[in-house]
Amino acid sequence: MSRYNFKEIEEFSQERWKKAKIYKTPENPEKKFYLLEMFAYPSGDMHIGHTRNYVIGDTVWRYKKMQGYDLLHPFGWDAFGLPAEQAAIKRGESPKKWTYGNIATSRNTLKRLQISYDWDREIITAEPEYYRWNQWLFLKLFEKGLVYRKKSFVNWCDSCKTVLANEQVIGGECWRCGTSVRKKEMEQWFIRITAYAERLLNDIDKLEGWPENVKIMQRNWIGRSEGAEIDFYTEDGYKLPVFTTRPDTLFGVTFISIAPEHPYARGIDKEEVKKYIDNALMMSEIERQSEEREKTGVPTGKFAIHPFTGEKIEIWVADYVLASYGTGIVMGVPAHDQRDFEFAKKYNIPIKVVIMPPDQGLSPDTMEMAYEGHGMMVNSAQFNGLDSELGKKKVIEALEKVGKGRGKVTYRLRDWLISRQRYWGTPIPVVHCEKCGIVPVPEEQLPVLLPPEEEVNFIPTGRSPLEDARDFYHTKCPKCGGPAHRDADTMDTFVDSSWYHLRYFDPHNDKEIFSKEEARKWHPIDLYIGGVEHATGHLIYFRFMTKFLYDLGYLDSDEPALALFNQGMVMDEKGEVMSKSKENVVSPIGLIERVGVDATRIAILFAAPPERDLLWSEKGVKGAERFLSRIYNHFMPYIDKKNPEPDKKDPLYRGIEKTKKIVTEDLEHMRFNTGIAALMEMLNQITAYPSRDSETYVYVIQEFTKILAPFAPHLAEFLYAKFGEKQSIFLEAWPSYHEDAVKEEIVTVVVQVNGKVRARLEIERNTSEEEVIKSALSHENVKRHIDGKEIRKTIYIKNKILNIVAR
RNA sequence: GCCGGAGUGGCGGAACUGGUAGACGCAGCGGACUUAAAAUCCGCUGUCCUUGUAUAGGACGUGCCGGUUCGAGUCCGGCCUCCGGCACCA
Repeated sequence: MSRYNFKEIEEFSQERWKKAKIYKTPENPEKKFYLLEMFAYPSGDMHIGHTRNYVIGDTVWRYKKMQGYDLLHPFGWDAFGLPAEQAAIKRGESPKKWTYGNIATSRNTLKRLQISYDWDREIITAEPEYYRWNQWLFLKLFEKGLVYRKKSFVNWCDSCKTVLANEQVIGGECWRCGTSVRKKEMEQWFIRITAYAERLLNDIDKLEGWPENVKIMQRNWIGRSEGAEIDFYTEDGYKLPVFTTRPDTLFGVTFISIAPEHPYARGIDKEEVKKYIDNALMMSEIERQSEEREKTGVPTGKFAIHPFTGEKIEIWVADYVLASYGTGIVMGVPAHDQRDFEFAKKYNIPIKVVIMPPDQGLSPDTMEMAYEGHGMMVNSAQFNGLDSELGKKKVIEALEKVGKGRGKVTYRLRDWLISRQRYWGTPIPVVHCEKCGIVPVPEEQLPVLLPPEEEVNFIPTGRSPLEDARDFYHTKCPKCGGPAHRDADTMDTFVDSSWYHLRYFDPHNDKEIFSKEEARKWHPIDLYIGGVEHATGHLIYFRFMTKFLYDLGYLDSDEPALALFNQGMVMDEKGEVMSKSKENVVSPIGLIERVGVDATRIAILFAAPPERDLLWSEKGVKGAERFLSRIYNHFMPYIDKKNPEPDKKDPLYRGIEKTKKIVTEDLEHMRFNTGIAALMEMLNQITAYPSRDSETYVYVIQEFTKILAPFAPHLAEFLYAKFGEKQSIFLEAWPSYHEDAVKEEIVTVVVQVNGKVRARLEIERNTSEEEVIKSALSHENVKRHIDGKEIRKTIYIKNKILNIVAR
């Protein structure tokens, strides 16, 4: 007898799929399903972690395909980005060649794995055909006032020599290289994502198929705060607006603090203040935001006037105030804010109690920490006696009346800084003209092509490399025709990935970003698969851009994905994340060559539930190999009969019907590990079955083959062909199961005495309670345990358990 | 500190709305086949104890302490540990 030969089987099955063109996206879907895995950054070849991600997607695809869905399952490459330039700097490689070489390698691996992508729809973000639509989007955003240029203090990575968006600073460090981020004053491009903050927040409620933790992370990231903006005026008439969530504590203000970056602070002509600010701006974000560090500040000698009492309030510059949140100025209420309290204690600033807690007194002299709770307003003139919650409203009303404040909502979310001082990205389609200022490149002149690499010096200087590309940089103003220069920055690559899911609708369209008609067929994504690490970055940008395109009328719904699935990370056996620098990357190629694609898939899927992190070890591969070759050995010799009539009373028949039910439910909930376990259990039953030449046996192995298909597609396709089927197994309907056969006729009823198992009864299904009790009581071991006791009560759960309570 | 998630055999992991804890697999042990090994196949495998040695019985056991319940891995209260996110957001 021949043995399980995965190479032969792979060749055979892949050939059949190629002929049947099963991965091709249908033109006119009736029952559409848009399945998407997050596209890949081509950093080299892929490792087991990526493989897991794509295998999960592919398993879903094959299951859905058999259920008769019309699937869109595309793939592409997030091809712009810094590592390509680093390769250029370190090894003198061309960023383009490096990137495209990596793409070719990874694409080959994906094809070897036979991940079910429609390669006709592949996209590469570094192609002008793609990035011109980045530029088009930029122009549209510009038109709508949603992109703007601003000089401000931005996150700067000294190692990458470029600015970073807020989302790309993780714990004060650069997301890519881990260098401590510094604030640097620069003029940069921002997307006004905060204009969508309220919608991004509210629509989270629509995301029913998203994991709760991602939704919570997004809510926190957006961080809506309701409060008031209150205008304090300096003695010399300069307006200093503050944002507070506690307008009810307005009468407790004893100082004002300003962020060191704030123009007013920097305009103060006083030696200590200047020194303090210089010092604060030099510090890294980590140093400055360290929790252990005591808050510091310096008095400016300037005073502001309290909007109600007219009191003089000293203005301080303090580094605990964030320039980028609210107005960059806060009112200091030491009695009712812990940070202000610590600051006031340190610098001997007075403390004034204006909120009385309901159940205790509060005195400035004795309090050891701020009281941040609610209570009754005191020392607050006309507001005395009001409950602080109501007081918030009343204070805002009073401020509005005199024009010195207003209700205001502020978000933690910052505008999206999108310009980068790097080469390998999308050129920003803007021209700077001496006469006309900033002029957007007209749409019909797109794409603005990235200049050839030869003209550029990749060694980062902090200046954009594109400035050196003379032919690119020097240009004419589209408006006046006069001398001008192009914007030399490129876009954040998160712009590329914020809308790629939409380009797949119509990837070769050179007239539009995509046609509305194609979008109507496929939008939105039905299942999006990727890592949680994108919860507050990519997944917010991508929701934003979808909403923007909806607003432009390109889409008929404004959320990108109905369901999101976060697969767990794959780490090495020591629990460390796989990375090139750690040299612990496990490639799937060796495994595929040794044990084949199907065994690799089974090993990965069986090892753990897909959402859980996985410490990869090849120990489990053995089991996967055995499983597949046992199937082969026990199926192949008995494979001929085409339409067998199974004996519906046979336990083997009942077994396969039950297995179909379990596997279907497990696939429905993406529980691949237990689905495979059910198949293994069934296989154990099959291999123990004596009459191989029965029709029941043939029926069972045929049905088994069909439900095996999503997990081990090559073997299943091969066996299916051997059964005489001419078309692909993936065009076969997913089998239904025989409901009655699933129910066992003989059930095991567990008998407990006082909650402890004392016997098991094999009993006919739906035997009456009386009978069950009767036969339980006649059981030796049960008798022994209730001997000499009085039966107080019996609890019977039908066909399951009988508990006898005896005292 | 705040917000999520998780702690189950030697290991990966099962256990639906409270109802047989440890499915399935890996590793291990014993046996068959073999000159031998590998592969394959069969059996055993949570810990401890008892005797009448056999399809036997019992105690304990799901991070810790307590509670609810006829019955808790699952529910409630209080802790501990680990992982992830946020972290002066006024």
